[in-house]
Amino acid sequence: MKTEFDLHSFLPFLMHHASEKVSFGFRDIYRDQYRMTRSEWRVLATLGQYGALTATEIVTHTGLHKTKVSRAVFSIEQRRWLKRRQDEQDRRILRLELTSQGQSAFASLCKAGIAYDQKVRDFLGEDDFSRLSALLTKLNDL
Amino acid sequence: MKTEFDLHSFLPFLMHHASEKVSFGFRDIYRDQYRMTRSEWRVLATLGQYGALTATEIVTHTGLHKTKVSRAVFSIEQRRWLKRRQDEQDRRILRLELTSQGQSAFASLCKAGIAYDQKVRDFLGEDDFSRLSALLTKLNDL
DNA sequence: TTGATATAGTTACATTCGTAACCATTATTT
DNA sequence: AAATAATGGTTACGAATGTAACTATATCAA
Repeated sequence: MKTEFDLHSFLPFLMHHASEKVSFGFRDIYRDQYRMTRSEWRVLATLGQYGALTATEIVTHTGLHKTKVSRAVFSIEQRRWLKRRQDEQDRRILRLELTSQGQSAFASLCKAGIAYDQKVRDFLGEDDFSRLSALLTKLNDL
Repeated sequence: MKTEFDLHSFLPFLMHHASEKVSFGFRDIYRDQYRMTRSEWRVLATLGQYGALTATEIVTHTGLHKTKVSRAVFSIEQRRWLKRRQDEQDRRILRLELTSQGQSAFASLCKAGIAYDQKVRDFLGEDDFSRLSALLTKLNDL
């Protein structure tokens, strides 16, 4: 069958592949060292970076589905890495905050993250790396 | 907590977001029009593009997990879009081939794919689009 | 030739996921 | 104030996933 379509140069396919390649390199770290899922890592990172947040705020920061956030929060709480505190004004809301154990786990993964970032940066070269970042950011407005 | 780490500029995060953005735009098409999953779409596209293949060949072309291919093949077969034919020399092997219905579905999705590609191309501009493709391709060797 | 190893593909099982329904609480309308 | 709607968050359920075990066939080695 003759066609001008080629899966391997189709952007959704290319993007997904590259994304997995890049993501899995780092996933191996949080998965093997801490038995964490991607959702858990993102929730941890967001709380680590912004301090106390509500689940809804984490959703907007990470783009994760709210059930994923709910489940990730639960499991991170299980390991005593975060505590929930009910908001006084609005009792629907739970303020989430890392414990000191959570903060050290975050700090350790941050270091690993920065190292991994540097590895990719070295591979691509500084110019291509920032070009790529810029292009990916631009795609957010697609 | 002060840190030089920022999730939103972390490449695995950026990549994953952009990838979903780009992928979902097209997924809506094969999902809504044909109730297909991504695995099914990829298998269809690969068979459409290369003609008869074995499941293992589809795995190498698509990077899909072999159980995904197995299941996708099964469900595509259910809709009579492909037929299996046992290889005479090696009876472990099943040659997979699209039926004419499968080929028209593929043709239709190709058209949609090309249109979608054009849409992204227009959004990014031709230069950025090819720059991006090149960078993503480069990442395969990470 | 027979026993061990490898390969093609499927299936069982446990886990993860997204949709939708759900509870509890707060805000809005009448 | 009572009824209704909206919001924060969790849960039930079905579908999709990955790992590992499995069947069947083929290859290799002794």
